[in-house]
Amino acid sequence: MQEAALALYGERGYEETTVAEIAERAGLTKRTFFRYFTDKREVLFWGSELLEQQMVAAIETAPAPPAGSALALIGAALDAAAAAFEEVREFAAPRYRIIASSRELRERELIKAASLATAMAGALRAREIGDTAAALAAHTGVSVMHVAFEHWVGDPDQTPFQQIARDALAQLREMAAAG
Amino acid sequence: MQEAALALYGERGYEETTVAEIAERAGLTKRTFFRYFTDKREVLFWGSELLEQQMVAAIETAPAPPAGSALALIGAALDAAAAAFEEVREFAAPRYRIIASSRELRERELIKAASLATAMAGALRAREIGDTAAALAAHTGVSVMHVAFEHWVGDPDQTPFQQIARDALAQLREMAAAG
DNA sequence: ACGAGTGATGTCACCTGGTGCCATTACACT
DNA sequence: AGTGTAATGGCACCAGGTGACATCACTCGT
Repeated sequence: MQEAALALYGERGYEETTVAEIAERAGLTKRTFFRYFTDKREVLFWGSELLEQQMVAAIETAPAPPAGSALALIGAALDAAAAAFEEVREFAAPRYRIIASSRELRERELIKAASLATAMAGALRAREIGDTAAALAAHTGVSVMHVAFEHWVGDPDQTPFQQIARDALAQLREMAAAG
Repeated sequence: MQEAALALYGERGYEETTVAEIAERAGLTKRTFFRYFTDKREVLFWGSELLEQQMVAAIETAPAPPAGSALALIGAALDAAAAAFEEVREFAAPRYRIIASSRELRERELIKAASLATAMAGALRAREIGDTAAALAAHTGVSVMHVAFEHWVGDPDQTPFQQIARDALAQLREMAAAG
């Protein structure tokens, strides 16, 4: 079903594709589609809970950083994301293009990102980071991930995600330290 | 029409309110509603372009900061946001509760925030900030704004938004400087 | 004062996403 | 064979959203 959706969204565009068509392509029915996915959008976001879990786990298990250094933990989470992204590199670009092409899909992606930030903030609090700092660090981590992701999918040199993300995080630290 | 929508969303909940009901309350028709607003959601986000313009303008007109200090410009944008928020303080909380209560509405809010980040990044680039730094700083500014906003609407002491936002931004700088 | 143009609104038909309800099928277990 | 259960299909229905056309009011030039 996911394959059918990805193919059709790619061929004819997201809005022009109907749920009935996806289901038919998969040999099933509209009604069945909605038993698996709550939404026409959700079919593109299947792995997102897994990514969230991995990044949270990375924060939970990272070696204890110097006190107050929330961003070191964020770095660990970004490394986990890097590992996950590299495994699906070939699907990342087409999926990204589809999502970028539709407002509805971008909205859904953003709420997934917000959910990720909330989950990471919780993990940070569990590691003795204060509420505000945890929220800020988590949102910052998500921002870095997005900026890095956009570089990564468009990069002809295929630079590893981990490197791009680390550079971006370092650049943010520099910027915060300056002025 | 906006008043009718806000009232009905507040009384019966967003999902339980129908566009036809809103229109009827305003003495108009469903069809007319959709001539003013592209969406059932959009009716709650009317001032958002204005806020975006004000924050962008603040970045454009802020005094030149020390080289590379993108976050100083973000601070100016947050001050502009503070002025705008204080003017609508009384509507902020109920509107916030409605948005928080519905996934659809949170999605819409997030994409408005993303649009704001994109616009601010453009303004930063126009002030000689590099691409990556501009994107990071803009996203960071939006994150700070959100974190500060949540404190602000729930704060019984009615601390000014400007102060909360400045504190949050300072805390972020500390965090980035540490570890 | 009259008719033409223009903008806002209403009416209607229609499509699609999404859901509740019940029937059907297939399969496992006894 | 019989019974329970999970997956699917079928159908009716609601609401968001859109296109096409009709109305109505109001302005303006003559």
